[in-house]
Amino acid sequence: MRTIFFGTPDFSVPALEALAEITNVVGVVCQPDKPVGRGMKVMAPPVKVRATELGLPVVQPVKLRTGEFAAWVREQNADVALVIAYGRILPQDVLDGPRLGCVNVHASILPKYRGAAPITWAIVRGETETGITLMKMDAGMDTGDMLEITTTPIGEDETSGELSQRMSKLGAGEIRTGLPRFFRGELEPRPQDHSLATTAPILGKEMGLIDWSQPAERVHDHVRGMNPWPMAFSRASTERVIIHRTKKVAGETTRAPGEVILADKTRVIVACGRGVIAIDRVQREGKKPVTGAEWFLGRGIREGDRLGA
RNA sequence: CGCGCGGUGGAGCAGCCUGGUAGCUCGUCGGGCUCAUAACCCGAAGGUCGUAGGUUCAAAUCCUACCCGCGCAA
Repeated sequence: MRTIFFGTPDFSVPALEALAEITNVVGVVCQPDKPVGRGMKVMAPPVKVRATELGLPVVQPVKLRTGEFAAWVREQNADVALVIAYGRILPQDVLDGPRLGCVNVHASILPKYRGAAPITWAIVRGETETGITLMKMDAGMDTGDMLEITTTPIGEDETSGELSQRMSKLGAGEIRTGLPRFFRGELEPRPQDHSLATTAPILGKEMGLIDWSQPAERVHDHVRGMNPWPMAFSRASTERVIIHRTKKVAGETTRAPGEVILADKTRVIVACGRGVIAIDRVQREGKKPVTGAEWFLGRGIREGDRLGA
């Protein structure tokens, strides 16, 4: 089988490797190099790096709707294109390029969490289960007919980064087992129930702000969902602090949301809208992440302080 | 040259501006108290103050260069 791979971040790399194992990858498409990091250095996307190592040809189109790119896709004479976290909507003429169309690996149980950040939103919404959906793409955003779904439980304290790594491997596995079945026509495309659809919008840094008036469970889901990007944050006196991890603890309080109700050499506990939560790992400006206890020992926080916007 | 912060016993911090005795809260080790303790009491060990130069009678502290870590922005 001749295939084209569309993908950009780390998440896509295991899928690329899987596809390269079972098919003849004739082209790898990813987003253009971008200035990234502290020095604004231009960095190649992980998929480009890995594809180059594998000796696969890489293209990084800036525009997809010129017709030029669709022509390139047709020229590859591919049987199918596999798309996983490429980062852009493919126009119809591109989708029509490969003989069998385009297949997408999406990191949610569709039709829930369509869009750019399905893993994060599943965690933020407190889901206990998510999954990988293999689907045939159409012109909409994650609206195509579904081929196969593999589910996985979400851990109580699991972060988006951790879950993402697991699902990245799940996605690769889905390609190894599901794609051959698709080629043999063993997977029946099933339309999504569009009335049940929800979306997982792209994230912004400002979304990391913690709302302490939410119940403790919501705060916890928010913190682990925002990790490793954009990261949950709050304000302690005048400085901005990043909250890496929280921990559920039993307890009720009548204190104001965001107030530190306990800070000692063992832990830091903050009042939420309902219930309380322990700050497990926190990072001050210009510093490294430390435990709640270390935050207290270094005089960074004490009982009675108020966290907030 | 995008803006900014930091590198001090095992941990997290203070001291630096206004050079001259190594500080704080913990941890560790030994001893004590207690039915017990993430409790308390007594004692001890442990630091080339990121690296290399410079100024000075004297540098963690002032100056220069470099290395490393981090926040913002992108």
